Amino acid sequence: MPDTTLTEAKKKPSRIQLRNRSVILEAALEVFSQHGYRGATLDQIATTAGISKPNILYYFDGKEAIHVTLLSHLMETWLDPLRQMNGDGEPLAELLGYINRKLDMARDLPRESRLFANEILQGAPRMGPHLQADLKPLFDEKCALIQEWMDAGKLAQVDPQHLIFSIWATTQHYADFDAQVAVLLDGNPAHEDAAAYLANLFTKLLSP
Amino acid sequence: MPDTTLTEAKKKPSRIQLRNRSVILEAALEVFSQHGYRGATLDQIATTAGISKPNILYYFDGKEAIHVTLLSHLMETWLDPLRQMNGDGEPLAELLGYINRKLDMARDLPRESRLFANEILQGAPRMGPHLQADLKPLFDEKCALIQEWMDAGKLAQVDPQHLIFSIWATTQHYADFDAQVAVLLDGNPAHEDAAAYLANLFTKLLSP
DNA sequence: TTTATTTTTTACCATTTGGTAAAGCTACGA
DNA sequence: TCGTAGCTTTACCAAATGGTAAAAAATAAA
Repeated sequence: MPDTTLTEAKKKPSRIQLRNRSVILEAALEVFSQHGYRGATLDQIATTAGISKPNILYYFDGKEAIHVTLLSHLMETWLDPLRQMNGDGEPLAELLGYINRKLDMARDLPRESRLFANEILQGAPRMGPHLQADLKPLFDEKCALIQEWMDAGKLAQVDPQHLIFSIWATTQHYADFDAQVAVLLDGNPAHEDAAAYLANLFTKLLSP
Repeated sequence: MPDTTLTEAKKKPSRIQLRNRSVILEAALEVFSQHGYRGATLDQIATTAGISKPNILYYFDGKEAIHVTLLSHLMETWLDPLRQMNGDGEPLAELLGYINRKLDMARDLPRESRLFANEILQGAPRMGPHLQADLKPLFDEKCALIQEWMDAGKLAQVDPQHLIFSIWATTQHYADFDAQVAVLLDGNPAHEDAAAYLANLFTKLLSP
């Protein structure tokens, strides 16, 4: 017999609650992704969100709670491209599709990419459990799938783990190191050329 | 007629000065690379260095000055591997040698890699000029060299700029994202396998 | 040894930061 | 329309942070 007064009574959140929570999270994403956890301040988030600091603390239990919420939400969308890599499809096409989706995410969600990068760079102090619980199983599963493809002769034999690392590294690079890329490419957008380059790179690597 | 009283009289630094400066920079590297610029505190640096905070400010003009000094020093060693890539050698061997040196640096100098990554991630606010002045010319020069090699038929034709990006991304990944790599590889050291994987990856890409 | 110089410590300070208490305001159902 | 629950603001606070002044200690020069 569930008791809604003792268990965390999470009634349905009001319209205002829904709106303000998302406004705060949007602002927090902006600030955290730019300065990292310790470099971000509640005042910055408050100003960016257009909501007073005490009011922000009415909606979230504290700075860390905002950050954790952000990372949890992120984890879902972040792993989607990898989840979509399907065992039923044509192996090389599946992998190239995955690479393209990752590259699109780097272009469309650079703040999310940097938020993630900041957290990992600093040793994943607030995300270690998430990595173990969410990322690791998916990673292992997809490594096994890739290994199957290779054993079936559909792909050249390479280390699946390092293959995935190199896909992550090369795609996220364009979001995380954008400040450097922009200087070196004189501000020209990199996406098209990057997509072509990476398709060629991994096609040559993986063609059986 | 040089006037040592008006120009910044930089006499030869004493033994004590030399030692303490380097102790402070070593501690600062540790702290900055772990928490980023804004996340690091002078107190942390002072404790790590075993030198009182006011004494640290006797040797450096402030927090920012320490950080800038660190980044300047880093820039030199950081670009060495790329500088060593010589136009006289065998093209593929030169590139594979460069990749190996970069991977070795990721293993041997992970703090330096993270310091750099932190700075770029946050938009290179204190390093933009350095990138333009030091990195950009070297980058352009080596891109031109690689293009020559390709035009001479010594390497397969790929975009030299994105080639270098992918080399940076894949090698530095093992330092910058170590927290993630360690979880996914169950703590097993990655270096050997990574070296073999990357040699294969770029050999297949670049063999003419 | 005495003097001049460099190095280190002690005792502060102003600002920033995450966070709270409590009063005031608003919206919404009865 | 009135009361109440939900939302927002005002006015704070304690701790942390970058930084300073000046005295004390150590070192080097005479």
